[in-house]
Amino acid sequence: MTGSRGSVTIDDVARHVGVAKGTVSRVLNNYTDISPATRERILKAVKELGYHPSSTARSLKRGRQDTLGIVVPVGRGRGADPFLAEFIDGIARALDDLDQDLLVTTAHSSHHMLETLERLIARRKVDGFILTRTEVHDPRIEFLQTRRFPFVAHGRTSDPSNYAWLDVDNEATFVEGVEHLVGMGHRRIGFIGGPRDLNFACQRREGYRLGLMQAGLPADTSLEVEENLTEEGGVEGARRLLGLREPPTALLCATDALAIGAIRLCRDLGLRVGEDVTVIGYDGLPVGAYVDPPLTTFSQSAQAAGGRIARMLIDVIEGAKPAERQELAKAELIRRASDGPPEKTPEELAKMLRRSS
Amino acid sequence: MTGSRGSVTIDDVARHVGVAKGTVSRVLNNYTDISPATRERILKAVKELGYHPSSTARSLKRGRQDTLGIVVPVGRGRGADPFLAEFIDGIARALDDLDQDLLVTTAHSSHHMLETLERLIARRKVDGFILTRTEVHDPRIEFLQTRRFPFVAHGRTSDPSNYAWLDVDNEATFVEGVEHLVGMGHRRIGFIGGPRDLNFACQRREGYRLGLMQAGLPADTSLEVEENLTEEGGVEGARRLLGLREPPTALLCATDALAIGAIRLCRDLGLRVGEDVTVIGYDGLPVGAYVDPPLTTFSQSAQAAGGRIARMLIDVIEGAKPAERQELAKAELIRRASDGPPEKTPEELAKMLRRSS
DNA sequence: CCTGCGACTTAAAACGATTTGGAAATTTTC
DNA sequence: GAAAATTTCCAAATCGTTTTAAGTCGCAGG
Repeated sequence: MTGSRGSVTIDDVARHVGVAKGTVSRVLNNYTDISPATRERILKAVKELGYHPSSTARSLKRGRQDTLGIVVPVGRGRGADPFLAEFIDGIARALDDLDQDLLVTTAHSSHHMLETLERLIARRKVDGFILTRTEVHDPRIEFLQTRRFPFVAHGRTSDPSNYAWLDVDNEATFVEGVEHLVGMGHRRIGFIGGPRDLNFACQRREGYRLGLMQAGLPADTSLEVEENLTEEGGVEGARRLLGLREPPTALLCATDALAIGAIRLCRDLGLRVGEDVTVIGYDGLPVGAYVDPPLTTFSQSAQAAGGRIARMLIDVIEGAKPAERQELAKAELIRRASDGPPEKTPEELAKMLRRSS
Repeated sequence: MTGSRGSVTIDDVARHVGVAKGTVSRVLNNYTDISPATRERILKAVKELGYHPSSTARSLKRGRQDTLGIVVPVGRGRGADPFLAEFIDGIARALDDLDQDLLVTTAHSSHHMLETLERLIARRKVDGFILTRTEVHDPRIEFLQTRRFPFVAHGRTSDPSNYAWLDVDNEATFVEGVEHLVGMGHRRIGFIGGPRDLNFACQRREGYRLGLMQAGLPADTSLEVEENLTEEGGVEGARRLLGLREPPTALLCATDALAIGAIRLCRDLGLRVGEDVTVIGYDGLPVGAYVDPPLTTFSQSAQAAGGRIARMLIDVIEGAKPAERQELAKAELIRRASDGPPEKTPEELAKMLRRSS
């Protein structure tokens, strides 16, 4: 009744029904050339015997593993990345519907990373890879491209034309950021951005400008500052913007680090963040939840991204052109407590600041 | 030179050298009955052609996948558990040395969990499972035991006699926690625990009680509260304990999440954590280092646990008796800044709290 | 000169599925 | 009512390994 290893095989089913095993296979794979009668008989036997095809045997014959791979970079002793944890969760959930599985491995160096990719390809354990933390020049992408092995990257490199990727739409997100602020009543909105040679920094600034335009607000380049993407940069940027004769009531920051610095400066100046002045960041860093007040920020739902990217990869594995699988996802606003309607006009704010200094 | 699917097969190697493929296989599997001469020739060809055995074909024949499975429970929309992330990291690192891989799946309900285990077993995708978040009565354990499928649990059930597990010595650790607090001078120590159906929560409570007893302090059940293992739970638990007529000067928490919530509440109430009141957690979450003040906690190095449990599972898969693979690991105190000698008596603390509210 | 014994190798049989090329049986077509 | 077309199923080949049973070959022993 069962195979030599204890589990039910397709031969057991075939013998039980009295047909060739090929016929059983055809029924299970929904071929149309089987009569309804035998089809029923076979299906019944399958259920009775509790037969499940061995994915190993199936893979061997079909050349597909129904398994995706992800190699997560792990830093020196540093704790695991919570973004990745959610990302993997998203992938796993999506794969559950698609009857695929996820192989997770870690790599502690760039060299080890390539080695691991190589091993998994050579051993034929996975059909494709999901790449995380894409770098501007990413050796993994080059490697997989020359191997012609399917993959989808999360994030773009400097030349994103020729492979599949999923990234956040910086511009659209910052347009939305401005909309959100305008919707709460802000009319004078400052922007603390980053160095121009960073691609995403430019995109975020463009989004800010476009948002202002769409809201019918005047463009005022004195409301834009560029700083290093650190807390100190945030402090400096906020200092400059709040020092204006007519200071902004809201500070839209290109990253959470900047926003956290900005919050620190505001508090040092005696302003109540979220009331006197609004600060919004971008990244969804966990630490943002612990600053005072907790930071309102944009975050790219790691879970949704994981699910989406899994589907994209399966498309690519099944033959879709990688260059045609490139998607921009919108980040969503996580409202915590650092934003609110403006309680003061810019003039009142300026007066208040003058008094405190 | 290559097989029909583009990759080098054992046949290619055999033909290239001019031997039977069985011989190649024997060389690669370190059989001793091959002459050094041919052995060398084959090894050379393997390297030249870049041959790697197909794990699929190998699995089919040998009946082993060289793949371990872990099904992580994911709560309703809740973010991913950072402990698990590190745990998985630890597993992956260990497996890298052992030439095995890890299949990660998620399950959003108890039913889905069993279904997923069943699927992975039936499809023969993994050789064994690592179980996390073991419950007092855990259906997974019963399920896998009747299936006679190898697994190792992280954490024990109420009857831990008959299967393999790795656990922290919760009780001993919390005894030590109380000792530490008493040593600093605390006499009134509160405990924020978790739901009773979680085994570890019970053990930690027992440790707390035992610690009090050994220190000669009175047992006072009004100093024990049970909350959900979330930050909100910590806030609520701390609120209840500090609201007592004679509040505790130290809060021993069953998890870091609880402790972080407790710290937040203390700060909101205007207390200086580590001076006015002491808070100690348990888990060693990395995020604990970033809260204000940095959290003193017990840590069971999730990474080490993952590595250890992976090795144990492989032992079991290879035939070790599960009941002989049971290990207790002790967690160690990581002192940061949320603990200190009591600066106030419970009475002073109560007065201070009354004034602030 | 045969026999037997190590020391090596090989050919062939698994492992458990899918797929291919037919072959019966049945139905349609003229 | 014979030829052609359809439907339905089967046997065998195949995927890339490992393992088993069976040879070779040279050499020592009788």
